Amino acid sequence: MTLDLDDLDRALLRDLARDGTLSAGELGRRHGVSQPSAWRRVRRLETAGVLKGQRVVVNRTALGFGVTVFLGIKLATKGRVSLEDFERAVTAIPEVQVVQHVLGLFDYRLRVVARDIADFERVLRRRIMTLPGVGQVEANVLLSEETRPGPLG
Amino acid sequence: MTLDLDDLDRALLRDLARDGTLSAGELGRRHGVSQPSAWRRVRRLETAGVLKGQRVVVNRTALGFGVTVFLGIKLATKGRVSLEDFERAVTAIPEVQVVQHVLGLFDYRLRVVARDIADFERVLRRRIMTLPGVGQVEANVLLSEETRPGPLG
DNA sequence: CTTGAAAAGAACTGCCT
DNA sequence: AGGCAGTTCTTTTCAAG
Repeated sequence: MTLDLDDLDRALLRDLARDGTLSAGELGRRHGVSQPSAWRRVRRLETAGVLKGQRVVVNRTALGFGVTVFLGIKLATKGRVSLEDFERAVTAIPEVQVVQHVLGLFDYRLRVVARDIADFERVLRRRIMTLPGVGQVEANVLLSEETRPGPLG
Repeated sequence: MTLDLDDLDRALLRDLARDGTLSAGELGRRHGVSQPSAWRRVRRLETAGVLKGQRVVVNRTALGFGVTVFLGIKLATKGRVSLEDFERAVTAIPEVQVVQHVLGLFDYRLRVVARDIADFERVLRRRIMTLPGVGQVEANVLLSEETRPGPLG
């Protein structure tokens, strides 16, 4: 269960987290190992389940969705059934990008994108507030965001 | 500024958002267009700034980081200087994966990963609570997470 | 828009140290 | 574990219809 990574594995992960298109040859060149060596390490990370595929980064602003809002939602009624009802309903809203089931002051956290504030109000009133079992709602509007590699072992 | 995408562009974006390794040939096969056609569309999306690179998905649990916590942080003193001080200090914490500057009840939202709850307590006490200007802190522990394609135009 | 082909590069395999 | 040499596959680009 415990896969131990050395410094080179962590360096490869860090590079791939920044740019997933990097080839094994380029990775090897950067860190002074051969292409097959870098390739074998990447494949080992894949088979070990550390690397779970790749995603393209979509610039939502370029698509006209300039507003991102984080919502904390507390359910009014928290039975097992209502959790599933809520999740089914919330995943059907196109503007909801991320659904996080959390523990704490709120039960769910949502990442919602909209064209502008007026559009967000529409989503909030007609989609979010009408969700089954929804109670208290808290909102934070995104101003800027920075993603970092995070700890790698 | 307004780039109009047709249904095919949106379909390609949706596929690539799920798996960034899909080749132009495979994309074309799925949607009934030729490989060069699909390839040109993808490149057009790239040059238009809609596609901003690729990132590998790193399974933190496989690396021994089983705990993810979302923190809402309200600053005690909100001058221009303290925002920059806070951001510089918070981006230096390895366990902080995402830093979001937000508007609302909180000033910042952080995504923090840790090995376990004990490890998270260490990060919270020794790293987060000692950040310059930090005031009220709210925490939500992640139970599960689902990412959806989101609206594409 | 298509097909076909060619050039470049990346992925993968054995074998060797 | 890592490197070298080689094969196979895909991507990428171009020519031409």
